[in-house]
Amino acid sequence: MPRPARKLPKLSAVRPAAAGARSQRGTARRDAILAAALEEFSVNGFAGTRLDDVARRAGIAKGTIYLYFSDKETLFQELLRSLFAPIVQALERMPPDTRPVRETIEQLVDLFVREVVGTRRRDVIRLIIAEGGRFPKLAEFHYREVVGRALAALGALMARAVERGEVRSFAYARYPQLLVAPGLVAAIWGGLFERFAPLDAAAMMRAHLDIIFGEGGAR
Amino acid sequence: MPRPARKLPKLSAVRPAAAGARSQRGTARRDAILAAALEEFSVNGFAGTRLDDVARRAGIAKGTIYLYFSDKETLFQELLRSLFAPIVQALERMPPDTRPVRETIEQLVDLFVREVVGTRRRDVIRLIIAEGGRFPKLAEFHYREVVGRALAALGALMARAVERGEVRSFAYARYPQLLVAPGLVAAIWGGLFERFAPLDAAAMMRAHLDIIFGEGGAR
Amino acid sequence: MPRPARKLPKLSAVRPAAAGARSQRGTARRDAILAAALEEFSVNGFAGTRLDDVARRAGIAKGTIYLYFSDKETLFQELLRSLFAPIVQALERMPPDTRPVRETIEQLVDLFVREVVGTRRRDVIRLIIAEGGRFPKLAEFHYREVVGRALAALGALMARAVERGEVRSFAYARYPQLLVAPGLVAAIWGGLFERFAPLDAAAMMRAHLDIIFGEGGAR
Amino acid sequence: MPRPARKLPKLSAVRPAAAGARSQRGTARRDAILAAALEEFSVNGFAGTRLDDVARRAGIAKGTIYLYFSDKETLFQELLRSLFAPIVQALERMPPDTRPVRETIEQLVDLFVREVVGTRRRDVIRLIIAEGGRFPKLAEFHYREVVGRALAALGALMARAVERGEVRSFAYARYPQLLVAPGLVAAIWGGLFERFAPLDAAAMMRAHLDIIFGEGGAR
DNA sequence: GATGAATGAGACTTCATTCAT
DNA sequence: GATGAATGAAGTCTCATTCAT
Repeated sequence: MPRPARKLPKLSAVRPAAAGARSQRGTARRDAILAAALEEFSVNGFAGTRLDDVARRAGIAKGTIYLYFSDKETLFQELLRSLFAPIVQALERMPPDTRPVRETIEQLVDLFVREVVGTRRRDVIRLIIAEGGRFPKLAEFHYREVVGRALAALGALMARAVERGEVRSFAYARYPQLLVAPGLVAAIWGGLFERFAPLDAAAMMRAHLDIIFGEGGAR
Repeated sequence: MPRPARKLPKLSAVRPAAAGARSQRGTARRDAILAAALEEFSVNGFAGTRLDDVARRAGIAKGTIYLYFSDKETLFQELLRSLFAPIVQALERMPPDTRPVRETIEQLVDLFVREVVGTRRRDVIRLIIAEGGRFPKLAEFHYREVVGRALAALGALMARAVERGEVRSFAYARYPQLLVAPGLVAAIWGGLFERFAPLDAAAMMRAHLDIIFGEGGAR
Repeated sequence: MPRPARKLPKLSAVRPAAAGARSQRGTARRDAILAAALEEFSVNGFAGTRLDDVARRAGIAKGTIYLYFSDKETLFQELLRSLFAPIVQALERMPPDTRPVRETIEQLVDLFVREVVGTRRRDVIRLIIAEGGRFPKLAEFHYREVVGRALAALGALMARAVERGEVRSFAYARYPQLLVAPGLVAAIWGGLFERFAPLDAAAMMRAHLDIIFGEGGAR
Repeated sequence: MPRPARKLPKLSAVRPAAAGARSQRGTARRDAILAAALEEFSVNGFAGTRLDDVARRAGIAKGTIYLYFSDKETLFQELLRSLFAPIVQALERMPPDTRPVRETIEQLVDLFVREVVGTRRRDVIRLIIAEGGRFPKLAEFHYREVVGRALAALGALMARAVERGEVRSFAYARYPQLLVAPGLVAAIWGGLFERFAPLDAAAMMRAHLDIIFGEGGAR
């Protein structure tokens, strides 16, 4: 029977509290631009996106973008930074806990499905994959700040799961990529094939967990 | 004990051997252009690639590209088609066999690691993911010709594995995505993070297989 | 003895005076581009004209043209439209009158010589002739809006002239082309042969009228 | 009652007897290229014509054109020269005769309608008009060799018609353009407006002659 | 701060011309 | 002589960026 899960913050709530000096209106503008940029970049990629379209979608004039971002590339980088900041913070805040590992993993999976796979945020993953070759800095930053840390944390978690007898195979501790791979597939699937072959990401992830921890889990 | 594995064709060998009409030299040129295009597109994406660079890399003049491909988009599509054709053919030729499922899967994994993850071909996967949003036709074609078929075949294979008692969980039969997810991660990892965090794809895939079929497999 | 002729508008004056929305400066730019385009197109034809040259002549940058016209062909069509609009309007406004037909015709001839043969506008006639084959739409539009109407009106006018006894031959009523043919020659001559064989268009047209109506006309 | 007209040569028969050295086959090739060039240039103009299309229409390879003409412009000039040569020769051969002027003029008109207005040759007139601005040399050559001479000859002819009492007005002698203007209109009309407004060129020219010489002419 | 007209570098594409076969 | 693959200059059009208002 599911115990009441500890609340995990909604990612969208974790917003870097307006850096002080910037005006209320200025921040709103900046956010509108970033939101529009996400829509455009995630559909058209970096090179394929026109700042004209970003501006139109944000409801402002083209020149205004340059009041907030020095150029297209900066806008792109800032967009990714703004989207990952909450994730990085959430990872850092994750307290060492003594609950069953499955419970923790299930919460993370749940968070991922709700806040990434089910939203426009999943497109960022495609963006990273798409533009990583063109912006090696971007790939490196992303690895050091997000992927590397997350995998390390998950590896440690799975090692504990083995210790605790929750999981038999040590493979997940050694290759935490095996743990997150289905999540990646779910995120990519959403943007690419959803139209002609819907995929129930939540169900697939549950099946994945059942394989890892054995049937009949925490829920 | 590993039986001698039946030979699987090297993908790169499955090339439509100058389909008759085209001259020897013409085919070579065409292939040189496609090779250069793969390099450029996979790093810079569709919009970010300059045909000038493709031409330079292929060692020809800009205009020559247009003798073989009517425009940039056609070149892009033909590139993907040429890279997938062998895979589709290999899938279609896969004979129904009665060997242990693990053996078949291991051969497929081996093929994938050698011929996709270990070569520039892996970048095509990134290309599909990156450009699928902009070329819905591309995504659909790719799904119908490759992904859909492959997943269906794998699903059937895993269902048989359950029947035969080789695998306990039915999850892989229902969500064959779980089976290929690590392969996808390996392919993406190669292009993005290999430089600062090498990943032994073959070892990871072996670990994956061990999880599926239990320790101590065919090798 | 010549009666005081009713005033006919100068064609160049019949300009749709900034149709409301467009800014003062914007209209000026647009007109400058059209003027430059006339110069270039009439010398080099459609295919032979470089937008670069149009821009240079208009004193603007290449890209600016595209703020006012979506492409080269549109610029070309708009140019012709802008030059014919006043003529079509003048034709439509021509009031039914009861004056001697010769007087009316003389005014029209005068208008034509002054406002077409004597200006850059004559080149448009050469343009239509030159490019009509490549732009069938253009030829058709021109026929329906200008040539067809004008010839019909002139035919009716000459029929009245026969009724009134001003003209003996009915040929001009049946083939109004015979009436305008010298005007066409004058317009073409201007652009082609003027340099080495000047032609006094006005005098030739007077001689033409004398043939039609007999010597000693209204002037 | 019409007297038996003296035979006038068909223009197409007046071909500069193969300049000696050139092979039979070579001349045929050259002529095929010129014929194809006429079709293409007259529809698309000089700049708008692709030598590729000329070659295809002539049934030869692109490079072959360069065996017969040093470049595109030379081909164009040679084309016009080849088309006008017979006309110039016909004009030069025109013997001073003592027949009624009307008879001579009627034969010329007939020749013009049959051999120019009714054939692809009429497009050459449009070509001259179209490209005269871009090739001032062309316009000058055309004036000196064809137009100037023809008009001079016609002027003299009409002067004699006045002397002989065949024509009252001296206008045609002074402005022979008035004589040929309807012919020009007929030629242009054919290429431009024929589709939506057919014009009986022969009938119009007869009406024109009736105006000049009075009703009831030689035929 | 905000605008959007203007710029011009740079991309895709065409096509006259060359030249090895 | 004939071919047609190859070239690369040049043209059309786009779009990131600037700047006067």
